[in-house]
Amino acid sequence: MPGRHHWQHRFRENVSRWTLPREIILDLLSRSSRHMSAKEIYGALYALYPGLGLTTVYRTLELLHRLGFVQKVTSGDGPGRYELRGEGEKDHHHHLICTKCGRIIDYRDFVQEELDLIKKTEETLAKKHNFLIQDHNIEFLGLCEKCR
Amino acid sequence: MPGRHHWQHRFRENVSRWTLPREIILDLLSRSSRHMSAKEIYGALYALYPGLGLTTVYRTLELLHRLGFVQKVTSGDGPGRYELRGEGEKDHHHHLICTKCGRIIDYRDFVQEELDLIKKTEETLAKKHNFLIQDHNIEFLGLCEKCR
DNA sequence: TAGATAATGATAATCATTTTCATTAATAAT
DNA sequence: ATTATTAATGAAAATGATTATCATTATCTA
Ligand SMILES: [Mn+2]
Ligand SMILES: [Mn+2]
Ligand SMILES: [Zn+2]
Ligand SMILES: [Zn+2]
Repeated sequence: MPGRHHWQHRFRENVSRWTLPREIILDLLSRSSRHMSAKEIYGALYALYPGLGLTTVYRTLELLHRLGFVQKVTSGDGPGRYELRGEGEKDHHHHLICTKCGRIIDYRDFVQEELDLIKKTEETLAKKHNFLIQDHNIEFLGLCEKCR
Repeated sequence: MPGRHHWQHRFRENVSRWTLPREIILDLLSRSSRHMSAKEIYGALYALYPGLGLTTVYRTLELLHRLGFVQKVTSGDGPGRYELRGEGEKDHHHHLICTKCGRIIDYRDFVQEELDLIKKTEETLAKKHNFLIQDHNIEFLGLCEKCR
């Protein structure tokens, strides 16, 4: 869990200014293990920083996503959800999504096998379709413990 | 590509009535190889059947999805897109999604290896999280030929 | 053929996200 | 430090996709 200075540095590298909204949003995301929507983030920070605007939350999340700091999960319907993306491959994971209540569960099983297959597939597809692959998602849909 | 009677029969099984909107939407989907949004479907059918309502298109797609006849693709932003799901495993495929123009490309490479891994993962996860897995998605995100 | 009710379609409502634009604040230059 | 430059912010309105409402219509059952 990198601290302020780490982020501050990475922001400067990207010609982006280090601002209070950005700091508190990153701070919240690094303290939370959940997958939060823009409105949830806004709500959680509003008490601490009532001046914050929902628009800024959206803009900040989009920036963080563009810079690769944050992963966006779009589970069918409902708002987009965001989580910090860890540095190395240790954090690589995918999701189980409950189609009834929207719960999102992280899983990290068979990551190595997955990455092997993904890599092979990526290479083949990139060549075959002249497509520049930047990321991949895997998700399992179904009913969680409570909803089944 | 199953015909009217096939669908009609499967609808009856599900206590759903066989109506004109349902017939023409299924017919369109089975003639199109694309991934169409509700509005695109509405637009394509409007000439033929001007009485059709966009609401009905949404409702029909949701029903088809719920019955498992149709697959929904939610590529980050933009409207949901729908495609008929083939009967057997011959049709099993996943997607390459261009994050710039939204283009969706089907791929069917390494399906067997994928299914092996998916199956193993599914079993493990279902047990570990007491989760009822009903479906899975794999998608590669990046830039298509035109957009890279 | 008639009755029961599922399905439809117009409209309004909702929800998530984006755009606009005047104001503020962060950084660079002095 | 002070100032100038311009990115970032936040309020408000706009947009886009989807869903809810409800009176009307069509399908299917008896
Ligand atoms: Mn996660
Ligand atoms: Mn497809
Ligand atoms: Zn659930
Ligand atoms: Zn493209």
